[in-house]
Amino acid sequence: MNDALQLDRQLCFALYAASRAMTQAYQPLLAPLGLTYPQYLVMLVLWEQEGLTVKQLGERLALDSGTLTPLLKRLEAAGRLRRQRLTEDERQVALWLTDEGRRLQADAQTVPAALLCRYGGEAEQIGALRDALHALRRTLQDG
Amino acid sequence: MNDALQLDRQLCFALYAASRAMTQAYQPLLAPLGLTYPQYLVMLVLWEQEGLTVKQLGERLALDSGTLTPLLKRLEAAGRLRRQRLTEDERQVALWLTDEGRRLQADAQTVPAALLCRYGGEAEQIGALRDALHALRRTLQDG
DNA sequence: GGCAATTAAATTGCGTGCAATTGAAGTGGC
DNA sequence: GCCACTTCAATTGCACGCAATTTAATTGCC
Repeated sequence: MNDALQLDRQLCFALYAASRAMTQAYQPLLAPLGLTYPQYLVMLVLWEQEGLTVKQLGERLALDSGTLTPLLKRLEAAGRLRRQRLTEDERQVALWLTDEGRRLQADAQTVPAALLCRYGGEAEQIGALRDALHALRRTLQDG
Repeated sequence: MNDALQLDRQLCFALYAASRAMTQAYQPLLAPLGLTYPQYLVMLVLWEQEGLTVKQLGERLALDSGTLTPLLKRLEAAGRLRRQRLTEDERQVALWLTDEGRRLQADAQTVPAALLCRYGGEAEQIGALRDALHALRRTLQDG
């Protein structure tokens, strides 16, 4: 028996399974807002700062245009944002929320708190876990 | 400014980004084996125990037949495993490695060690991080 | 034994992720 | 000013994930 290849010992699987469980935990909270989980992340970024380009958004979320372009088109079709090609540089597309997109932020206020409840006993260690994951991510991306 | 909705404070985003970075870190190691990352997870399970049904495999990986059926067909087409409907219960499909599938385990031996190197300074805390993630996952799934 | 309820895979449909390519727009060197 | 090079978004193609439905097989109840 080879210990090194055991599924339950793999950090990667713990990460993979936890990440999917997290997405599923968000789903019932986001469905009433008409958002998928990745769409919610895009909205989080734009609620912080509008007018970002697709590239800037992609750097923030570590997603490329192959993923973002269709996702942003769906958000535009749903009336949450506008995609506007810059006149200074026609290669770039800036992202602006619509009034409805901005209004949605109010409804989203309850989401983080609802999740915190779900963490239960783990709640206190959330900050440390988050920081460890950001550090791990940086290590993996730099290598 | 609403702190609760800030992207970098969200555990969910740290998890999501780290999980994708992890998958990308595995990709160059798995490509020579002709495996995607989810396919590698399936092989890890079957290297531990052959003859599992699709349902049992799905419970182990927290994946359903919608994901597994096409993935397993690809592994079968690649000659790594055989899918065999049980005679005792024709609803179920058992999974058996081919000789080639079994041989692949030897080539995979180096993968976990290569990843450990990538973790660099974080390496010592890997066990604790993994356990915290398993606990979080259980909390999210039970809730 | 007959039939409703349950179970296991497969299928369908849709939304990501991401590598690779394309096309259009800007930039830099000469 | 021209042209090679770079950059940005979009597109293409493929492999997941997962909800929802379908199909086939088994079980449980009477």
